[in-house]
Amino acid sequence: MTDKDRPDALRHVPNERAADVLFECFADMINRGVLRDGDPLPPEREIVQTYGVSRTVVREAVLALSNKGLVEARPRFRPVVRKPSYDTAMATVGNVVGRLLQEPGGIYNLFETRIMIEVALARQAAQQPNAKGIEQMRVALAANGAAIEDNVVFYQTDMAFHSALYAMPGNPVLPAIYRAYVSWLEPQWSLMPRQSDRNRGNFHAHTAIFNAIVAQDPDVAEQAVRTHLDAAWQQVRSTFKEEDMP
Amino acid sequence: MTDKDRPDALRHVPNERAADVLFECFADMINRGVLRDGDPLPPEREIVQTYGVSRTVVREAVLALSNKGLVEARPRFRPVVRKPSYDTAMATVGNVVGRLLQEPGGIYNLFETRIMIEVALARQAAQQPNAKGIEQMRVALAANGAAIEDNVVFYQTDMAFHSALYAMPGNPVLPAIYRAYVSWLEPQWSLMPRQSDRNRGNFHAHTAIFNAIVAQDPDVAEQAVRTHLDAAWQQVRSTFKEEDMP
DNA sequence: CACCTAGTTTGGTATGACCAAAACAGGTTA
DNA sequence: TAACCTGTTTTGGTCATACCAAACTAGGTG
Repeated sequence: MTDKDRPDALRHVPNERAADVLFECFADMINRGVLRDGDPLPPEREIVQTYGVSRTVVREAVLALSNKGLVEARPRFRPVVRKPSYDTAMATVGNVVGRLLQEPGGIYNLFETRIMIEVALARQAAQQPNAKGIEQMRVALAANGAAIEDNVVFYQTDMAFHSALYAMPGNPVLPAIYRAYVSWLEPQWSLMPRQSDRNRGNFHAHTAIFNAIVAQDPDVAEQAVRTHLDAAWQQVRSTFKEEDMP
Repeated sequence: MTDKDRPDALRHVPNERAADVLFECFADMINRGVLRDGDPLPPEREIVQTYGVSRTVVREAVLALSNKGLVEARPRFRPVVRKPSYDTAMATVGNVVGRLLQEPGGIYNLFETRIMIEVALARQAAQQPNAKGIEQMRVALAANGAAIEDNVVFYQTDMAFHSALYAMPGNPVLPAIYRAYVSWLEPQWSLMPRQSDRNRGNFHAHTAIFNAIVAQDPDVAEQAVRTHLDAAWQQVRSTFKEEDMP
């Protein structure tokens, strides 16, 4: 296979790995919609023919696509295109973040940013009330209150309530951030014993947050969020006897 | 090469790719400090001998390490270990985020989260003043004021001032977030024409933020940040005639 | 129509080879 | 001694081929 036989995209690219060029090629196709979400990638041997590169290069390019979350590759299955979203962006860092959380204080560093963001969200929700968003919080809160006795359902509705807070501004980045928080902190949270009295306390905290937002009082909303999340942190901390509190 | 000859780590791992196992192996070594920051990875052919796998597998594992930012691999150089940090985490998402920013409204979605965070930081700085942090802001502000006539230096000191805000809480996640913002939004900002009158306005905005923090007035600090960043967004918007404002 | 089966496709791995650039080791020269 | 040149070795990047096991497919069978 000589250089002349190749498609333009892979010709004369000095000091750049062929696999990287091929990666960019497919990334662009995914980005421009030529390859749509859910489509399978062509078979490796077909890509070899099309682009005039070895299977080694194809595999490295596909692996890079997979590592960056642009395709989803299960062993022995054709890779499936996943249109990039803020969720996939968060997922790609999951590995690194997971290791950072193991360092002393790592978990609290992350949780502190969550407190900061949820405080900001609550203040903003109180200052710029949004009928649809408040309604979503209302139903989430009601479902949360109805599930106090059921630890599993309470956990789900708890997340749904917080999720409604992140959805308030209508910015797609924020819900993705929340889902990332949940997936990263979930290993700690899920091991924490759930009890209906704790559920009751958390529900009351949610109610206080919601009421402050409805009352359009950002200061009270901020304090309610801080109280709630600080308490949640204390629960986690007491469960694991971690010594990495600030 | 039979299964018996291999190290335990790579034996009997059903339905899991050998490359993934090898990746985890090296990721753990980096995480536990066996491979320290700056160390070069062993040569591929040596890894082949040590772990009893083919070079294909080794290359895929190294590529995965590279894609996740655990090692830095330049063409024809030995990969160098990079201890995972929140910065590398941000860098790995850079590719995906870059594509998301090209979508309509993408840039503002990201910038809105920056406004939200800097508002929260300013409020927190005003509420929980920190002598060392305030001193750092003071020197950053002074340097900023001295550079009004020099667009290049003003840009640098501008970033240093905001960076000081992110450094205030002492949480290593926050400065990494700021650096990520800068690197992602830099393509837009750097093309924007810099003028000394704009510099003067920005410096006054920085001064207002700083004074409000020193005065321990979170509401004024919040408003100062909003005014500053909204103005900055208007500058960007007018420069590029983007139609994706909220 | 459901179910089983044999052949085909396809991703995962192993092996060996070659190239170009980097790293290295000597020897040469100023 | 130190700087420079040079040939060898090392090492990552690429190619080609082969084999395996699981997934897929087509065809036949009940």
